[in-house]
Amino acid sequence: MRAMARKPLTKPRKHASQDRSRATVDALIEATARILVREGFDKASTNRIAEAAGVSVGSLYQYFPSKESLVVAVIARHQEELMQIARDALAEVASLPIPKAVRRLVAVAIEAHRVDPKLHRVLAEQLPRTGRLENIDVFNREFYTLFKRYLDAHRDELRNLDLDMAAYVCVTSIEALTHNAVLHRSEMLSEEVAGRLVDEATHLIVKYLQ
Amino acid sequence: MRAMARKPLTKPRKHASQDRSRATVDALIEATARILVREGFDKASTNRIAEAAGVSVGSLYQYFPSKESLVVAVIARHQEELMQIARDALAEVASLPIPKAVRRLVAVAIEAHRVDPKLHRVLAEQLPRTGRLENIDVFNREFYTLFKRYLDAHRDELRNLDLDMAAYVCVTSIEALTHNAVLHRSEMLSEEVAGRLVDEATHLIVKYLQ
Amino acid sequence: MRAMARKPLTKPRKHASQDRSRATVDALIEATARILVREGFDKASTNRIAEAAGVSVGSLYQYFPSKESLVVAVIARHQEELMQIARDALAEVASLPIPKAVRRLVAVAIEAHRVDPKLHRVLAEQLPRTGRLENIDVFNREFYTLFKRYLDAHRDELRNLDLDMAAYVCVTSIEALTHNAVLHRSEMLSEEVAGRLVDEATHLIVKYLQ
Amino acid sequence: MRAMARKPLTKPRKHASQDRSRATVDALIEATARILVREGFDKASTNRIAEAAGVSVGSLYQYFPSKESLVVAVIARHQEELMQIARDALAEVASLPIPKAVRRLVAVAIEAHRVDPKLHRVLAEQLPRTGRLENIDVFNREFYTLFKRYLDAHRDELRNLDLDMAAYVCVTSIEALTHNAVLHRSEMLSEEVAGRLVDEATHLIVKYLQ
DNA sequence: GATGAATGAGGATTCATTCAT
DNA sequence: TATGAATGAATCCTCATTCAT
Repeated sequence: MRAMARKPLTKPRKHASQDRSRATVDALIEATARILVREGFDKASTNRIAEAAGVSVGSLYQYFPSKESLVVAVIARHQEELMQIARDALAEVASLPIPKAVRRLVAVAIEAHRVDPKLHRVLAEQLPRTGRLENIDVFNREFYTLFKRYLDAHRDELRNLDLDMAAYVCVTSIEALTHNAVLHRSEMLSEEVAGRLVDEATHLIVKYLQ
Repeated sequence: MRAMARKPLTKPRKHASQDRSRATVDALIEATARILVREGFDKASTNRIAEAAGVSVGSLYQYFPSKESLVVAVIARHQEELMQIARDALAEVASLPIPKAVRRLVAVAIEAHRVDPKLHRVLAEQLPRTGRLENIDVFNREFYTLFKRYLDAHRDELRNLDLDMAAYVCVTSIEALTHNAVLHRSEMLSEEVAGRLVDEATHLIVKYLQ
Repeated sequence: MRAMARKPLTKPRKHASQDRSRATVDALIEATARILVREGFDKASTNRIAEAAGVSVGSLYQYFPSKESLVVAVIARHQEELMQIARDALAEVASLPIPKAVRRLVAVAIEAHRVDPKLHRVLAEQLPRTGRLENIDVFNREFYTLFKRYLDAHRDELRNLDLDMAAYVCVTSIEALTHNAVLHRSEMLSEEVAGRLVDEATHLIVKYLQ
Repeated sequence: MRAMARKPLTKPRKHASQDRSRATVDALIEATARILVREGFDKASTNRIAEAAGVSVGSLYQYFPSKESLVVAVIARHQEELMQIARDALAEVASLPIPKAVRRLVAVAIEAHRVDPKLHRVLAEQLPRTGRLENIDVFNREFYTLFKRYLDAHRDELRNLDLDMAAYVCVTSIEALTHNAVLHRSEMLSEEVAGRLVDEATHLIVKYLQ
């Protein structure tokens, strides 16, 4: 009982401290993302990031052992957002037939790229430098796994094919078509062209699978 | 006659000088590529590059106004190689029917990525940082234009579609499938899997176009 | 009371930090002046200055954004010293009649040039290069303004003349005569010759004004 | 006879060669002056100067052993021009009474500063850096000697004074008043103000001497 | 824990000068 | 003698990281 009585006393404190830590960490990740987007990788010095986050460089190094680890955290946060979208989308289309499902997935992929396209671009560009290429793969591979699961569940709608290969082809193509459209072909983002892009990408994948 | 006899006397000199310049420039580009591949962008300091090229930093700056310009030269050289492969391939398949042509193009794309995959990878990663994203587009767009021309010439084999969009979809997909396979999925490069990748990619594109 | 008792706890820290900063800044300015004097402008590299100041280059750039700004700080410090002498002198002679006042000002001008003649010389030589020519003018112009004010107050002792022009003529002449004597004619600094120089300069100015 | 017969044959050649040398030297000095004026000391690299002179760096070093020697040559040429003006002026006023003579000398000093004020300014600023401060003194001292000679010749018009000291006072003051007016007080160069400056400077010197 | 002053290796670039052709 | 490619020491400055307070 005593112990339990104490908890309310200490927990808040720890919470406060934990919350503060959490807040600092968040502020740092947020500041990093902001600077990366607004000023580019080369301007993103640790001192600048700390300043933008409203903490000292010392504190930055309290929470992140290196600059790289900070960038990795930004990447992780961004990818987690994307993965959540992907998971939701896959869950949503789980029982839809392939044409409908693919169309929805393509649309979602474009939407996802639009969440924070500038950050996405910077990360796509700077990510290699962190030696975390694998990271991006972690992302791709999870999506790829989920998509393969979907295909497996809809095997009867498919022609006879190797699911691994098929998932690779589909995921890679969809990613490339939407990524390039958003990042390098902004003209493709007009309502109308984007619609046609969805049509065509869907067509590409559906014809391929069936 | 005399005057002509003299020429050999002077010409070699100029040649010698020009050759020396040319050799220095080549050595620098070559050294840059080598270091980029072997040690990564961050280790590629101008002094290191000059040393690796067997010339002085001063000479480096005689021929290249900045470090970036050197990297750009490496990119340009690499892309010119790729473009040559692409041009040749398109010329070669010009009169082939779509299935054969696409299969050949996919195979060539893989080959092209294999010319110097490590360099390709580093450049793909660093290119954004040089502010020469347009460059890669220059490349992609030339290929895209050539491919559209091919499609136009084979319009009767196609379903009714917008050539611009079709070229975008095909070029982007082929590039992504081969690029990722070569750079991120080395397991796909076994003779057998590579063959299946060609099959699948070809299937993807052909079904899409027809 | 408690809160007040705490202050001593925090204040020293801040003070310590502020003092350290201040000490670093002073050491840098001092080191710059010293090197400028002993080794000349061209030897005054930022690394050398930092070393001489007993701090790292990094610290130098923490407090001065560029080499030039350091030199400017040295100039400013020196000029402030001179201006203080000038202000004091003018205040001191404010109520003296022109002959006594001018004699005193000339003597003070020589004294001022003797405060740190080597530094004065290097700065006079290098100042133009810093793009701070205006600075020296700021100095001259403040003195010129103060002197004009003196003349104005003693208008009744003067012949009829344009105060602006008169101040220009007097200030420029006194400055040149003392500056050149101290910097280029060290032989003029023997007790006796210096005395005659004061006589003559005073004569020049007094006859001119009356 | 033979030998003499040959001379006409060789001499022209030598002449040609000497003329060419002379022309190259002149072109280099001229180019240096031009770059110094237009782009400043820091932009005046030897390569740049050689290029501007239309010769190779190698040739530059054929005629000038160092960059400094080139700058010194520019200074020498400029000072010789000024000295010529000074000599002419002194000769011209030799028999004039002091007031007329001084007035003329002041006017000539202003004119002299206007010959190439920008060059004069750059040289005045950069000269110290060449370690040729003595040079400027060579100039001043020649003028000072000539002026002293004038004073000596007009001793009967003077009050009793030390000619060395008097020459120092006069030459220094005139130089400073005209130099500053031309270089730092361009507003003083309006026809009218310049006239008053001449009046005042003359007044200053004449009252001092008599 | 937080702070921010201090560190110093390292990097891009310049330029006076040399020397092979 | 002219050329201009080559040299490389030297310079200014940045930034990830540490540590005394």
